[in-house]
Amino acid sequence: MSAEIPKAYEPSEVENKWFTRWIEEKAFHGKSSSSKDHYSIVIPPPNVTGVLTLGHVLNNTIQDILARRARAEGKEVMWLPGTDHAGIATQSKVERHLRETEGKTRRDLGRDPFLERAWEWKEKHGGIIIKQLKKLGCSCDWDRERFTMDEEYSRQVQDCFIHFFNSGHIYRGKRMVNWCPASLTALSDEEVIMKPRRSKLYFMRYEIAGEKGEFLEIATTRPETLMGDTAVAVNPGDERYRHLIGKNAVRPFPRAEIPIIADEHIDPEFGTGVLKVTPAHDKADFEIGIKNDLEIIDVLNPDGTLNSHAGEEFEGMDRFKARKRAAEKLEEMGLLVRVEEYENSVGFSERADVPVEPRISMQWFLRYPQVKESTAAVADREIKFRPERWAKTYAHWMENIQDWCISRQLWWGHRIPVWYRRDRAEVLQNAESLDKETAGQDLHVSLAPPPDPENWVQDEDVLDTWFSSWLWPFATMDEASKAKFYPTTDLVTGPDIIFFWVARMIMAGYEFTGQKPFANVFFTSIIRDKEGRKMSKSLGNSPDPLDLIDQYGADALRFSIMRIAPTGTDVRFIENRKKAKDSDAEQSECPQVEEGRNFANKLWNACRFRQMQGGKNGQKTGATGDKRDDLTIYDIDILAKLDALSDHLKRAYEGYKFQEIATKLYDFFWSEFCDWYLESIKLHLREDVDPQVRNRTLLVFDEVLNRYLPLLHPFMPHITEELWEKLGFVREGELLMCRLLPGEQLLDGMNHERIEEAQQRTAAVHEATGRARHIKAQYNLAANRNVKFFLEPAVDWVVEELETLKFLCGAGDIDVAGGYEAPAGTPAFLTPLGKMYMPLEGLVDIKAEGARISKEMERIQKDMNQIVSKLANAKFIERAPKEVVEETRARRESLKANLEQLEEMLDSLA
RNA sequence: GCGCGGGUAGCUCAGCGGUAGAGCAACUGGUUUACACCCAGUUGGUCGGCGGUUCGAUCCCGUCCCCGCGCACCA
Repeated sequence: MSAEIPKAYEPSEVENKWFTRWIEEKAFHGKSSSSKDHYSIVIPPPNVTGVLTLGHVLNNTIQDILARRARAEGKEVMWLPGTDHAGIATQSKVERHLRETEGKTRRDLGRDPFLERAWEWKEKHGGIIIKQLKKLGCSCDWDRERFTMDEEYSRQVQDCFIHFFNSGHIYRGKRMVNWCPASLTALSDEEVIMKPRRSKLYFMRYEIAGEKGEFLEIATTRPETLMGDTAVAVNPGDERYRHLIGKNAVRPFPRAEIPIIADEHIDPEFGTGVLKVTPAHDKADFEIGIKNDLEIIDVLNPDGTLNSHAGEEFEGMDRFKARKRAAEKLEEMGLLVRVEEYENSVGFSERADVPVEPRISMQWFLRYPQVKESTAAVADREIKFRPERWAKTYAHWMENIQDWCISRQLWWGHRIPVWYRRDRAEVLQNAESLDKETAGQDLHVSLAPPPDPENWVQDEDVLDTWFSSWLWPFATMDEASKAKFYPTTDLVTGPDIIFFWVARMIMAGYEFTGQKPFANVFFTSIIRDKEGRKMSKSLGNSPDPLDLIDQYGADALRFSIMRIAPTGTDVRFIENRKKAKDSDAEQSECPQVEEGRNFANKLWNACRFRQMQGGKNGQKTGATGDKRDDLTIYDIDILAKLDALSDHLKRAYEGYKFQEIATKLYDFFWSEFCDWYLESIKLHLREDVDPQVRNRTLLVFDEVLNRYLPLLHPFMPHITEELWEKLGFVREGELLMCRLLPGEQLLDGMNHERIEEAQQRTAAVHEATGRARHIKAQYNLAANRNVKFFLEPAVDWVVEELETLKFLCGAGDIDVAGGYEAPAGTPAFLTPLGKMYMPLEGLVDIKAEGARISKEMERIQKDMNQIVSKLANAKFIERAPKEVVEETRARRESLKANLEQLEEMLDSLA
């Protein structure tokens, strides 16, 4: 037992040490052969290119807490980690790298050499986030780490495509899709973020063909697409324009006559009530085009520049430049009427953050499977969403579900396992619609290439990354694992990917396994900055969690995040940046994380205090056994509170109330145990105390730590493991993290009245202590430990607790002999133990004491007034529950007694 | 426009029918046989506004205002 334990807890070494130990002991491994009940989670796979954010910290801490708690409850736990290949993000990174280092594009290299580079890049830079998760202490089964482009996983992704092609769910067709001009690929609807933009509404006029000087006024936000106009449309019921329907309007450039048509879709109230119809560049226009058999003129290149259909002047011009130029040109032609400021929503590419283009293109689509079953599963709570309200969001999406565009014009990803017969390829690839039915023998859809590859061409596209991650809960597991751990127990994720991922996993689960993929989905909060903005790389408002771990420790960060993260709403993370003293480097201060660090330090020091007491501790915890009769009221009180804590945590875990658990753990240890219990036993730990008393006290001390550390472990795994060992609780080769929570409570079997009495007495002593400390502070004697008090006991048991009370109050003496004649003006106060005086030799200030008592009376009188009026209300007496009325009466009596005594005290001053 | 959250102490958050809470910040005091990453004490709240239900409302209901999010529309 050495006293040289450092005063301040130093987390970094401890954390590294224990993580290594856990790995060595294979403590994170989930055995498929186990006979225990299973508990399993699959990690929401972060991007292989990703780095840890506070969102990941929150999400993964929750998963780790669940996993560690489940182990302590005796479950066979398997938490499966991994990453996804993040098609667009990764490919862009590799392309940029290629451009910057070699000045080449991926096309310069060609498909296979480029993919080699991408794999090299992945091997070198991928998986940073995995190392970071380990720093956090995540108890994933690291041997099972998966990647969505692992060979076996890829096979299943392609199998999935083939399966749905054969079942008729997958088809290829020419459709209006969301096109990202930066990434040069189609996107799904979910990958488009609508953002409000301040733009302009251009009012322009098209001349009526054959009626010189007659114009039709049209409002548009996108003049740059007018070269693709193939009609002008009005509402058939719109009197203003009815006479024009059937005539032609003149598109100014390239000059052409286009029909004026009628369509219900046009809102006469909006703009001028006239719509220019550009079927190639707007979804609604496209539909009008189909209905009216309009020509489709695509004026844009894939990269967002204009093409030759736009005319020589515009060819090659960027779409935004072209917008300005088109407006200028209209103006020059005298066709621009006016321009208004206008706010509308513009779709942005989620990944590249540029406006997407609605574009007609040939893509693969999936008609979602198992929609009915999946909708019902959540509605019937077969799969439980927490907080439950997300079920509504899910239901809404499921009810309005649209076919999923699953092909991406990328190279990095799962290549679509479709080959076109070479001599028919062009026809097939340009077919309006292509599926199992229509393809016949002209398509080869299979895992293996056709036996005569020279006669076939493979589809160039890859599949959407989400088309691979929706298989994650089962495609990551081998048969034995699936048998043991599937369906998984919990899924922990952000509500922002409820459609991207959660909904799709449910559908895939039912389709491929016939079962739900998970029983519970816990949606975390979203972490924002001080101003309430989402954390983002471009804003630079996200502190690096690794810095925070260095500065405060992983346990501190975990605990702090759990303390501030409410269920189901957003949370603000405070970071104050300061210039460091000696350098220009910025240091950040995170008061919320300081709380966690302080708590770790408090824990550390309480255990350090225990060690400094010496004596044997360790396995033996028997304070509540044969030594029960000797327990003090404080012992019983703290053990009862610890029992209550265990109970409370159990319930809170069932409700996934992590913030509440953290708060309870904190309050118990800091307030109840350190502030009160440890203070009240210090006098029993003195060298001169009866060794039996001292020993018994230490046993209770140990008992509390022995019970508490495992409860705290899921939140602060490293420090608890360290202290568990330091305190000698550990059996040879055993880890705290593998220990089961005891089934019995500490005070099981103890007489109930005895427990209650102890708790009441303890509370009374605490209250008296508080009042005595308050008086001392009022008279600036807080630090003085020689103050003498007189007590007129109101209860007979006071004598037994006098020593403790003295210690807690910081009193030199508490005289209960009686017969004390307080000089006028002696500060006096009421406690549950009786009236107390604090004589002030020669320092009596009658006025001050009078004021103090008056203030106290005022406060009590206010309460009293409320209670009196309540009790005067006949309806209250009649209708309120009996206990409440009783309680109120009792309260009135006690307040009344207090007031009377205070009155007396005030009188005696006069 | 529809839907979902949230508005409680200066800040971050608890509480959600029966005497308004914590941490941080502020203020006063402190070389207490663990801890200054600490201890003791104090200040600070018409619980967003207005109605209603109730013996009683921060809590339930209605309505309005503000903030955030999702979906739809946007020529």
